[in-house]
Formats: sequence, C-alpha cells, structure tokens
Amino acid sequence: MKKMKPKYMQIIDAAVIVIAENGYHQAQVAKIAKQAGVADGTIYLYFKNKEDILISLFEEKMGSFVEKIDEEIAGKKTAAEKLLVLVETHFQLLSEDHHMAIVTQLELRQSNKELRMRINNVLKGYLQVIDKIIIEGIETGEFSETLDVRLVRQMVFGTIDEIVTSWVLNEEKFNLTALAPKVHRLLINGFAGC
Amino acid sequence: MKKMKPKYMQIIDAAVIVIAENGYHQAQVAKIAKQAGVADGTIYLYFKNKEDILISLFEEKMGSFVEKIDEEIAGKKTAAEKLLVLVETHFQLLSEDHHMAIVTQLELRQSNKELRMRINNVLKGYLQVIDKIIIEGIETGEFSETLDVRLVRQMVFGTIDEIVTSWVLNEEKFNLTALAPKVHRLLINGFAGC
Amino acid sequence: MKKMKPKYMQIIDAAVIVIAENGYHQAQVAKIAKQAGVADGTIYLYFKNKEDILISLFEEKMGSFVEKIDEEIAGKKTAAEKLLVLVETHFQLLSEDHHMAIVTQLELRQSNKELRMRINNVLKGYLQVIDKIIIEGIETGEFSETLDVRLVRQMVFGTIDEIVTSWVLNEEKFNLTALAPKVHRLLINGFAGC
Amino acid sequence: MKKMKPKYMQIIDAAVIVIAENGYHQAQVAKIAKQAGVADGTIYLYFKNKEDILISLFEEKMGSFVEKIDEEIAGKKTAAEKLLVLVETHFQLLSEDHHMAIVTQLELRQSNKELRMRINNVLKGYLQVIDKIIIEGIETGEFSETLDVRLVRQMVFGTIDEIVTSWVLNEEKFNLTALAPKVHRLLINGFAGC
DNA sequence: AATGAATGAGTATTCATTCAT
DNA sequence: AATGAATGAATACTCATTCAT
Repeated sequence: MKKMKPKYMQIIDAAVIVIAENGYHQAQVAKIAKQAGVADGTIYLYFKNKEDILISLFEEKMGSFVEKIDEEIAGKKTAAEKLLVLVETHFQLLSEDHHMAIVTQLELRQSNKELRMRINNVLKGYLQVIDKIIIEGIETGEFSETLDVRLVRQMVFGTIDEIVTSWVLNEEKFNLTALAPKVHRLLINGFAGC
Repeated sequence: MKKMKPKYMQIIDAAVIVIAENGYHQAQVAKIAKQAGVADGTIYLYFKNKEDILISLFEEKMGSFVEKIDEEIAGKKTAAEKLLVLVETHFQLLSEDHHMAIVTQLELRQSNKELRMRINNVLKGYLQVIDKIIIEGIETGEFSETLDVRLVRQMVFGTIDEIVTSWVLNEEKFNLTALAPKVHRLLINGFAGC
Repeated sequence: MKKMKPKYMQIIDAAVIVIAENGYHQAQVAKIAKQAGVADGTIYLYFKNKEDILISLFEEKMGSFVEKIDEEIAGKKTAAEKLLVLVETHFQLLSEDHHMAIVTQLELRQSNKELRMRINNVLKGYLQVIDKIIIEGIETGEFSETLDVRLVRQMVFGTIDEIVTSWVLNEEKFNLTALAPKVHRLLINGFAGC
Repeated sequence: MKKMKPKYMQIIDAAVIVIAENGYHQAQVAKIAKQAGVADGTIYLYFKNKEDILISLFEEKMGSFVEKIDEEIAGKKTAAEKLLVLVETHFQLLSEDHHMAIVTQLELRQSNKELRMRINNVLKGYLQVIDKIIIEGIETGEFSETLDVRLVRQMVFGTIDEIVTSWVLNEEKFNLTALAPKVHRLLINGFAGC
C-alpha cells in the first residue's frame, strides 16, 4: 500500500507547506519536490499527477479531521452537545494548523471545477457526521421534527465555513475557538434566541 | 463615462457567458472578444487588462444585485420580513440568471487571492445590507438583543451561499426560490423551531 | 508641396522629442501624434507610414545640418582649416541640440537594417562634404597624394561619430566642442604628431 | 559551470546564425531553439531570458575575439607593429566569420538602450587592449607624448568600426584584411603622411 | 526505486494602420 | 482636412510530465 511508504506523506506535507506559503497558483510540482527533498520525477512514483497530490492531500487531512471530531463527539450525550463539540473541534483543529487553514479555506478553492467536485466528494464524510447529529437530535426530540436535514446541514456547514474563512482572511487576529458557544447558540436558537 | 459606451457592457456580458460555459481558466480574452463581437484589441480600449474585466463584471452585476434587493426590501415593515425578502430575492435573481450563478458560485472563486480580495471588497456592499436588517431587528426587539451582528451576518451569508452553491453543483435540479421560507425560518428560529 | 504645410514639421519635431525622451522602441505613433497636437490618423495624411516619419526626420535635420556646415566651411581657405571647421561645427550643432544628439547617436540606430540603409543614403550628402575637403587637400598638396579618399572619409566620420556617441553615453558631461582642435590635429598628424 | 554544457554554446551559435539570417527583430526564441535542435523550453534551462542569450553571445564571442588578438599581439615588439596586428586581426576575424560580422556590426545595434549599454560594458575589454598599445607607444617614444589616450582610442575604434560596417553594408565585396596596412598608416601618420 | 534534463503546448497584450464620419 | 475608435497579427516564457540512466 503506497500510503505506507514514508515519501507519500512526506510529499503531501510538503504540498501543504508550499501551497500555504506560495499560494495555489505558485505551488509548482518542482517546488513541492524540493520542499519534500525528492526529485521532481519521484513525485510521479507516488501520485498520478498534480491533481492527485491535491486530492490525496485533502483525503488524508480530511480523514484525520473527521476521525478526531468523531472521537470528541463519541462521549457526548445530547445532539446539541455533540453539535457544540463539532463546532469547537472544527475551530480548534484549524486554529492549531495555520497552514491547513490557509490551504483549505483559501488556496484549494482556486482549483478548477472538476477538482473542487472531487474535493466535495471527500467532504461528504464530514457532512455525514453533521447529518447524523441532526437526525439524532430530531429523533430524540431535541430538535424540531420538521427540520429539513439537508438545509440544516448546509446552514451548519455554511456558517462554520464562512466564519473560518473570514478568520483566515483577517489573518487569524481573533480567537476562533472562543466563538464556538456563540455560534452554537445561534444555530440552535436562531435570531430569536428564544 | 465608460459605462455609457455600449461595448463596455457588451464585453462584460460576453465574459459572463464565456466563463460560465468554458470555465474560468478556459476563458481566454480572445474567446471573450469573439463572443462580444469585437476584436481582441478592442477589449483593451475598455479594460486595463483581463483582471479588470472580471472585477468590473463583478462590480456591475453585484451593484445591480444589491440595488434590486434594496428595492424589494424597501416596502417591508419588519426586519424578519426584510430578511425573508432578501433570501427570496437572492435565490430568485440567481435562479433567473443561470450564467451568473455559475460564474459567482463556482468560476470566480478560482481567481487568485488578490483578485478574490478585491471581489470581497465589492461584496461588502451586500454584507452591509444584511447588517442593516440585523441591527434594525435588534433595535425593534424582533431579534435577541444579545446577537453578535458579525456572527449573525456570517451565518446568514454562509448559509445562503452554501445552499446556492450546492444548488448549482446539483445542476439546479430543484426549485431554489421555493426554499426561501424554510431557510428563513431556520435562520430565525434555529434548530429548536420554538 | 507637403513640406510647406505647418503640420509636417510639427510632426517631425514632435517625433524628435518623443524619441529622445522615450527611446526608439517607446516612440509609438499615438505618442508622436499627441505631442504634435494632432489625431493619430492625421499623421498618415503627411507620412506614408511610421518609417517615413523617421526617414523624413533624418532628411530634414541632416539637410539643415549639411547646409550649416557648408556655410561655415565656405569662407575657409585651406582644406585643413575646412576640416577643423567641419569637426567644430559638427560638435557644436549636436551640443546645441540635446534631443537630436540622442536621437541620431543612440535611438535611430535601433531601427531595422532596411531603415538604416535608407538613413545611410541620406548620410551620403554629409560624407560628400568630407570627401570634397579631402580631395581639395590632396589637390592643393596639403594632404598626402597617396591618400585613399574613401578610407580617409571613414576615418574622419568614424572618429567623429565615435566621440559624439561616447559623449552622449557619458550624459554629455564634458565640453564636446572644445575637443575639436585636438581631434583635428589627431586626424591630420596621426599618432606620430610629426 | 554552465559553459561546459554542450547545449550552452549550441544555443549561442544557433542565435548567431538566426540573427544573421533573419535580422534581430525576426530572431524569435522558437527559431533559435529550432536552429539549435532543442525545445523552446530548453533555452530557459541555460539562459534567464532572451536578452540573456544576446548578452552571453556577445560575451562569449567578444571574449575569444580579445583572446585571439592578445595572442597575435604578444610576439610583436613595437607599439606600431602591435597596432597593425590588431587592425589586421580584427579585420581577419570578422572576414572569417560572415555571420558574426553581420550580427555585431548591424543586428546587435538594434537592441534597446539597456542591452546596448551592457554590450558596451563587454566591449571595454577590447578598448583596454587598444589603450594598452597606445600607452606603450607613448612610453617608448614611438607616439607623441601629448596624445590624449581616450581620444586616440576613439579614433582607432571609430575608424575600424566604420570601415567594417561599411564593408558589411557593401556585402563584403572587397578584401577587408588587405586594407589593414593602409588603415594603419593613416592612423599613425594622419592625412599628412609625413 | 530514484533522478533531473528535456520537452512543447498554450495566451495576454501592444500598436501601426484604416476608414466611417 | 481631420478625427479617433476599431482592428488583429504576432511572441516570450512557464511548468506538468516523461524517460533514459
């Protein structure tokens, strides 16, 4: 399995650094190879092409992202609590990884439509985690039983994503994680705050 | 004033079509010129460079977008009503303009960071419209007085944007405008639906 | 006769200024037109094309250059004296016209081979003045009767031209005209200075 | 050291041929690459940009030019003899290399001012060879002790250059090398031929 | 497995010239 | 005579990918 070979992750980590520091359009394969300490051609022993590096990067990172969130959620009882932990952990993980925050929120979005659709596919694993929480909340009666799960998921993800992007664009000047409870309350209660 | 010259809008409209149909990275100046029915060089009588076409495109379209939403909102009394109209009109306008929907939700996001920051600047006008509604709602007591305006705005915009993008990615298979009331209810009342 | 029309010289004078101040390759027709205070299209009522402006420029300026030198030489008796006056006047006229010095020594040499051959043709009038002095000197016995007129003319012109070019490249920091007697002595007596 | 790689000189030699045969402004990079038998992109592995090819071309060729002249001069005793050999070798080397003659006398002068000043810099090595001869001649008493070295050098170079250019413009119809003794005598003795 | 030299397709922009008014 | 908006041909350079070693 190629993922076991040390150079596989070495190249992916190099890609994150190069993209974060140079921007998507300045992240040439040669630069990634240099950062990874391998020859240009070596890249192609581990990845089909440049796009494959980016997809794999997203898959690997998003995979462990979802794993960590799953772990954190596991112990929580109510759906509301789980949602809070999801928002908190999402904010926390990106706060801790400056490079990944830039790459996911800004740089990877410059990829072409096709690549973005494949990235969206990877994202589905995360969206399912959100869906599960919503469905659980509806079933336990915590959330309104009339909720449209897809719409709610889009509200949750859209809100979180917009806030994180804004935080990155503002050069991460404020404490993102601290916002989690307020965001959670907004999502649960809406404007009314009933 | 350059905007009065017919070829100015002619080129911008051509750019929208070419970008929507070919994708951002396949939207060569020559293609835009051909679509607009002018010579390549004529483009440069009206725009400084290619980037200037894209900025101008966004300014012109976003300008009339905000204008139309402002008009629709004008007659409404409550902040909640205004918010509904905003969501409705936002959905409506993009539903009516297939090409612009693709361009704003998918293609223009592939532009480089600098261009995107300039686009964000144009977007501010729209965000201020949202802010005004929120502030009005707080002042009239419709909305909770503890709301963090920025966060709320990010929830509103992030939610709308995510829904529209998802609609475009799904090839506009469902009726977007019809979702407005449900989205509005979600934003106002949250999951609880009190 | 087109040369009588005021705009003809107006455009030529504008070309000298534009070329001197912007360089040959930055001297666009539009810039010359603007400097001359006419529309771009008007240029083509007086000149066949851009090259024709440059040829005409050189013809007009070189014409009056030769005329003035002829006048100065007229009164002199010996060939040696005439040669001194020629060098002196050549230096003097270019010292007085900063723009023309730059245009003739640096900028016009960047034109293509064909244009340069046509310019060389115009130059022949000047070279004949030199030839006449040499021939007269040989006939009066002032100069060696074994002189190869063409070679001597090339030495005279090559020397003068190299000195003027060097003076322009040095940003005209020294008094060019003051060099004339030394240059004259060198040409007449060579290194030996017998 | 890049100069050791065979393709470096291969490209430079191709550039000389392409420029000589097509003219400076028709010497596209693609043409040079084709003539050199390499891909367009390969050019940029050896040269920073097109201008760098031209500078390097001049440096390499002028370097060996000066070397050869230095070698020829080495065995000669008097300054006058050395001057003769310099003129002779200068004429000889350009007679032997039709392409370089065209390139140095006609084509390279069409480059822009900045490139020309960098070329002038390379030329300084040659001018110093001339200077050394003049200074030596003054010190040994062969030449007048009142000579202005810079002026004399300009006379020598200006004369040689003008003669060679004229020879190239006349399509090299006469024997250039055979002129050396006459040119030498002219420079040494001037018109008087004492 | 690893290398890195070589490849070659692809594109924004300028500017001399024209011609309808 | 004069205008100036419109034209469209022409070109250096980058970088993902390959393949001989």
